[in-house]
Amino acid sequence: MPAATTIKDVARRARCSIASVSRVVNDSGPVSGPLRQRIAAAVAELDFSPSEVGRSLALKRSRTIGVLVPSVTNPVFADCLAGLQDAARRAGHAVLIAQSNYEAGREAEAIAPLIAERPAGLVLTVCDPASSEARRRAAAAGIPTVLLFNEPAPAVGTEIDVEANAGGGAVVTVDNRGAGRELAAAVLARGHRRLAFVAGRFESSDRARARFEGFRDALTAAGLPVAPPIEIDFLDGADHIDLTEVLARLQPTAIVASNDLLAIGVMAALRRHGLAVPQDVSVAGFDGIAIGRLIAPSLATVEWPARAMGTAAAAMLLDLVGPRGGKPTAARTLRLPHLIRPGGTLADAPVTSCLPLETSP
Amino acid sequence: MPAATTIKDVARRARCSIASVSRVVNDSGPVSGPLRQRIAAAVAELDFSPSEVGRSLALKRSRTIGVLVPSVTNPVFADCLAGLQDAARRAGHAVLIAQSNYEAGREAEAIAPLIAERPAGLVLTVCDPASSEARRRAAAAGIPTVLLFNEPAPAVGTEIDVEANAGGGAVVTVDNRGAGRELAAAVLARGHRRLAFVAGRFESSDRARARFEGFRDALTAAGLPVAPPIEIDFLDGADHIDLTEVLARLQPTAIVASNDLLAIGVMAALRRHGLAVPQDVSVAGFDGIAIGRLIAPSLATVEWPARAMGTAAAAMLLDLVGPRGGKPTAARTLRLPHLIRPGGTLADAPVTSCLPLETSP
DNA sequence: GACGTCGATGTAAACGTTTTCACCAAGGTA
DNA sequence: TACCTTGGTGAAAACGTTTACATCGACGTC
Repeated sequence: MPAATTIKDVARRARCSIASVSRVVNDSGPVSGPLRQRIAAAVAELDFSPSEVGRSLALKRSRTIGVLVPSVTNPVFADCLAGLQDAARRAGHAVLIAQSNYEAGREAEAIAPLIAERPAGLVLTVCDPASSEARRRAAAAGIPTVLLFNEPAPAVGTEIDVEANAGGGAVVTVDNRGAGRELAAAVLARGHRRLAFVAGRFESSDRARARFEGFRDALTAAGLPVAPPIEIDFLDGADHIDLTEVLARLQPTAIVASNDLLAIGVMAALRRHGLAVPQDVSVAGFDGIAIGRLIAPSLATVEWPARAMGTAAAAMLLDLVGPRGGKPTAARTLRLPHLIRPGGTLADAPVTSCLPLETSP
Repeated sequence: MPAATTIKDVARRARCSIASVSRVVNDSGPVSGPLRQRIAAAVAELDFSPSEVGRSLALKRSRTIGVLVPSVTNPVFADCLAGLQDAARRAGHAVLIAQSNYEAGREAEAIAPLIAERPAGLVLTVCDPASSEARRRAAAAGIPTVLLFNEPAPAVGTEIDVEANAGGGAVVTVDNRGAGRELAAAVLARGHRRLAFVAGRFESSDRARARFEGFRDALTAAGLPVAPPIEIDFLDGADHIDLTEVLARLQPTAIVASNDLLAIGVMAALRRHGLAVPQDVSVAGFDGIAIGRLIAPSLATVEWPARAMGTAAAAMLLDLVGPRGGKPTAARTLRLPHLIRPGGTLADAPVTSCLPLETSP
């Protein structure tokens, strides 16, 4: 293999010291016209591009951002990642990825390789920010961290961590609980009175929990009983959701799922029971993934700007890191707005199925 | 920030040289029992984990794999990426990502940050392997490369590149053209005679081109005319596909799309025209994305093991790199099998709509 | 004419590892 | 006894950068 050309090769070719080459490449410090030209020519001829690893070592900081998501196969995280990667690239940073597979126990080992690369910062979506070992490790290593989609939580650990986690608890997220309330309210507004909630496992997602809490708020406010949520494996659970029991017991006229992927899985499950969406049962989800728009009936959901959230997370992290170690300028908590997206899966409650239920006086 | 602990800190604490620490950490070279214990203790107490950037510099090779895909928002690439990341992690490697947004012109700049990190190798899905500037750059930098999903193509460039691109043209892919043939044959078998093909732009995807060629093969073999394909922007084109013209001109009873995302977009477009799938028009795609199973009607498609392809690409790359620079042992071209997945979107051709067509004698 | 300033350049240290080499002691063989 | 091995250890070089510092000449000012 033709060993990559180094700054020394360029210096030799331009008949100067490596310091001058560095000055030209980074445009730091003064270099005379003629020498600058010779160096530029040498760089071009040798196709020199400086080694980030050498640079990282010298600078004690790399131009790399580490990202941990539950899984890149959930479109909402893929969107985030796409936005984040794009923003990072524009800022001259590379992106390292890791996945926890929605298991809190795997988070720490998942980000170990990221931390070993001494990244400029980390963007994490963890199962539970309050107890996240991964978050603690990042703080202990002194790596600035932005939480994505998680609920804001107090800075981890003790004194050293507070200092380490510059900006203590930076986060780009949405109002999960509020969205849950609004979505449930929208469902209630259509006359539904028996609602079920299908969620990814709460221990895997504070988002799912917060959305359910919002859902519960709305039902409680309407004076309705709240059935316990049905918890499903996030990773492949959507493929074969079993609604037999809840359909028999609760006979819901509407089912809210904690994300769109699960909502689509719920629709498939209902179909297996011979139930039509939305004629027999309405369905709604969270995330606003693109596919939800294209399917029939289109998916009623809560839409948030996933891609922009990735972009924002990158921006916040880079601000946190600071161009010159300066103090961060922007806010440390960003809650992006959401929007109830109406869809064909949400319709008025069927009149008939209200009958067998005990009616309120 | 508490500066990360280094090998020197450990050495000081264990009262020995950094060489011995390195020997213990990497289990290279002999260390006496007592000293080994002291060092292990110091490592544990200081929570030392070696800096990959220091290591990379010394070794002149990093434990990082760079991946370029058109976009992580296409589930088939997300699946690949998930598998690849998982395999890489198990092998102690980190994964850097880049996206070309399906634009050949962006590939080179997209992988520049990856190359700058001096990765152990690259996994690329490019628009056109034969003319890919990104591939040429990687070869010029002497970085082993595996193509993913692309058609195998001759090694790029001239002599030096052949040497550089160890294993000249390693590739993990599928039989795109064969799959196109088989899928078209399956559609023809249902009695369809007027077929349209909706593709991502050919200049963005040799896969789309190969699949169309297979489609054409089958139609030609059946003595049918082949209409020119309808080319769509990959990135957001699926959201608003315009079929007005092709529906008016060709009046197809079946539409094949070059991937599942587009196929789902085609279904939405047909619906806007008031056409029912599959009663009026059948639809089929390629990739076998998970969502295709859950929607109604379920999507007929060609399924390949996307996740396993990512895993395989990682394995092949690591083999190419070699644990100790040894010669690669495994095959350099891997074509994984595919499977026609029947689905509700593909049904018999409607009898009525055969009438207005000129029938073959 | 002495002195300071400033621009242009080079030298060398530092960053955190791995690894080669040298050294030393202990033990075996001739 | 003289000699080689062999296990254990440390010193130091190397990897590719950045940057603090030193040097030197030219120029301006008093």
